Amino acid sequence: MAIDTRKRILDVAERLFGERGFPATSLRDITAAAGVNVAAVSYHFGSREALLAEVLERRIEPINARRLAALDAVEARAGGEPPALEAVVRAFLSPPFHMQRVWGDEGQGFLRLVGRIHGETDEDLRATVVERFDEVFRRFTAALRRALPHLDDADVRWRMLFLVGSMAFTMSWGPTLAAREPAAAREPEDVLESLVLYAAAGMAAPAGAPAAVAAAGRR
Amino acid sequence: MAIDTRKRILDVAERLFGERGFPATSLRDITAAAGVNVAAVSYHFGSREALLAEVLERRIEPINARRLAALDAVEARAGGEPPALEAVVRAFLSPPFHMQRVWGDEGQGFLRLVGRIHGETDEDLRATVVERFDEVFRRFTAALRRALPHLDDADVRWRMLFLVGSMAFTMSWGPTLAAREPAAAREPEDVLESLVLYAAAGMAAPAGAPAAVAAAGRR
DNA sequence: GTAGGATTTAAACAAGCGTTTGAGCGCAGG
DNA sequence: CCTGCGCTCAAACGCTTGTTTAAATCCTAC
Repeated sequence: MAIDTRKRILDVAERLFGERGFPATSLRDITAAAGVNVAAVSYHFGSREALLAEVLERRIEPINARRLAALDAVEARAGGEPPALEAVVRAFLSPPFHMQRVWGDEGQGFLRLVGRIHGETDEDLRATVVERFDEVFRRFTAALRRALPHLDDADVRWRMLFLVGSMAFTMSWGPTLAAREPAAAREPEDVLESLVLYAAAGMAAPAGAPAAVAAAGRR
Repeated sequence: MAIDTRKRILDVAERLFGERGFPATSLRDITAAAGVNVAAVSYHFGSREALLAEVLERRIEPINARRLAALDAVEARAGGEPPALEAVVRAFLSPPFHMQRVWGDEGQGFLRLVGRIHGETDEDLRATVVERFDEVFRRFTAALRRALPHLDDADVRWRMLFLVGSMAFTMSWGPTLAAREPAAAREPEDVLESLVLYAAAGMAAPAGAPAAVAAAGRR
């Protein structure tokens, strides 16, 4: 009806997927809130899954591009030397927070969606998300390995998981926490700073003696 | 039919909720896999939501009880002094991994469920989860404040969020990671050790200068 | 052995789902 | 003016959802 039906659907879908999660948000919820016909989704996107894919694409692609560019810059600055740990961590964590500011009202709540997507349940959906993050994940893992010579490959991968978990959980639950404890509410920039400090310190933690069981294979 | 219908439903529901997530798992999925009639759920539990509540209760209650007991022990050992940071972190993180071993095959995959639940989307469901963790959250926040005198209250709360995020994400994605990268697969005890080291180091990170914006209210 | 409450069953319920249909709309180019 | 294309619309499709029904069955206790 009004302006761009396509964009209206995308915006509302992003908001509702972020608020309620993908499986709990029906096409009729979205189209009703957007004031468009149900069939418009099939017409413009093909299917509900394809709509989700496009919602994700629109936000994740710029974020990941920024991440890779930031990592390039960090590595260039380091010359041939191992890059600085905190700089690598920041290159990974900063883009989503930054893009939130750039997108302003339009992107409001998309952090929540990104956080939720990381926690999404369906294994197929998980596979497509993993695919979309594959390059970023590989590049940062490699950079972290160089910045953390005291860790082996498995260590770095697991700590990478810890880091992503902190980030995703914070994005997803941050608003809930802030709503429950107004005294603890913070600007996104401050949250980012806290998170960078926390994650960099965690990454730099000593390797730790392997526990009893699978100690054999690890030198 | 066979043995205890109630228990069969609980076990299967736990597994399927863990594998696919709550919203994506239908009662018919569960009852079919359990080999019981659909109506059995209404009869024994009242509703699908009530079934989920009971599934959660069965696993979370012992875990949280263990967490509180471990924290009691840590605080008793410290006398009046601030408790040791790593001990507090371990008291929080260890119980779910420990209970996984205790429950053995029966509890297989429940870590995944616990992880998923933390990432669950529905805001009502979220409220009930928060309620169930309230005491644990408060007690550990207080203990961490004493162990980390250089942080203010808001800092501790946010880092607590980071910690829970790492834990939940690891529980939820750990199996996916291990399946994709067999070389990085680890015993749960080793994952716990890594996580404790990482989280303790992150918690101990310096407070960091507050970023530009909301610096006013924070001394 | 039989009465009676607990449990299981197949069937049906209304409601909601994602998607498809085909008619109708507005508006450009000829 | 009229054709044709992009788009919207109400309606219907077949299917699945959580829950309820009422009859059938099981099992215990007398």
